[in-house]
Amino acid sequence: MKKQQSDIKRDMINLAGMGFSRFSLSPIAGQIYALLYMSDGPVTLNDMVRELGISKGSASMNIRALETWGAVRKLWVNSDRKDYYEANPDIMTIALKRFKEGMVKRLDELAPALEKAGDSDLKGGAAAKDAEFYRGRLAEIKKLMGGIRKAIEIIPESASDKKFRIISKIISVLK
Amino acid sequence: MKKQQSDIKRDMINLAGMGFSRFSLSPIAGQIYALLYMSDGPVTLNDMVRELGISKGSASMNIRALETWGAVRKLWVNSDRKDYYEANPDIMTIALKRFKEGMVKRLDELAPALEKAGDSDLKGGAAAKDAEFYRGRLAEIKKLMGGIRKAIEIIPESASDKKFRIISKIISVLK
DNA sequence: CATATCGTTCAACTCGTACTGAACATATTA
DNA sequence: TAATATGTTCAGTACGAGTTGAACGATATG
Repeated sequence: MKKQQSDIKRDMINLAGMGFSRFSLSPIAGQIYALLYMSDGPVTLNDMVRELGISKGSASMNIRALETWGAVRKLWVNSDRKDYYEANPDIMTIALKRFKEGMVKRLDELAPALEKAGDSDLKGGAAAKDAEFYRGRLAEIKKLMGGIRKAIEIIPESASDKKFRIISKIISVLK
Repeated sequence: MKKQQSDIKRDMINLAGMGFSRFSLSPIAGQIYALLYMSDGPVTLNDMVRELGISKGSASMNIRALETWGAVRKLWVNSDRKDYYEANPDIMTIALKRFKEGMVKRLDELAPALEKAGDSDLKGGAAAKDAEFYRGRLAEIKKLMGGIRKAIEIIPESASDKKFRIISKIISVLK
């Protein structure tokens, strides 16, 4: 009997929190985003604290993370001192951008270590047989990394990107 | 001066450990896989313990995880009681399969909660205006989930899959 | 049968990440 | 100027995931 319209909102907030944590992201960021996404108007930091039962510090840090991802926007309402936020409803673009950036960042972090492994090859202090095997494996890995990097670069950064539409079309055909 | 052939191997092991942890996977699993990948013959559990300086428990648990991923194979050497392992060198197939399975699993976990959110909509205890807004947002999310699910299904499960070659070709053209 | 070897299991511990709560700086209001 | 309101920062803490180490069962070996 207590169940009312706020059920959907609350369900979505729980879903987002769950979903975010499933993807190794802060569940609170997910809850905040869902709260804004399910609110038909600007939301303040204190609204988040009250409605989600989280600390002000957490709200502040997570909302700024969402802001840097382009998932939420800050609004100017009247000339209120409060910060008002609204959700960027284009989830697909947000997700694509974040996925792509995350992959590129991780690959870039690994690249130097891979180069270094390649360098130590030159000394060839090992038995010639082993050295050859190592070189082969190393070459395989480098080729693989190159391929992955190219594939990542193809990922469109937005759902309105021309690439996105082409790929969507291809997918619907392949299916 | 201490640096020798084993440098490449050790560098690769460190790289894999780093790489795995960057992708929220057990770094030890990465190290073990790299050890096998850089070994031109069967490797035992104790080899892993000795060469990587890890506990037997960890070696046992991680090698079985790698086995279930299809990243590693168990061998029968003579009729030795020891378990011998070798790496499946087809990293692309392993990664594709795991990525795809991981995505499907996570989506499946979220689906019931999404359905539940949809159900509570029926009550419509809220102001009609709000209810309409909620319904719209909910519909967007469901559409999004459907699209993502389809995209995931397109991912080939192996590098020798026909789909993989088609998509590779497409990528090289799009670039 | 005693001893050694091998792999598994699981409770305790470690470590990193994320959240909290209070102190703080800044800006508004009376 | 005092009192209130707002958002940030950061040290402390809680929590979860991964690792360890010891105990164990099972299987060989002497």
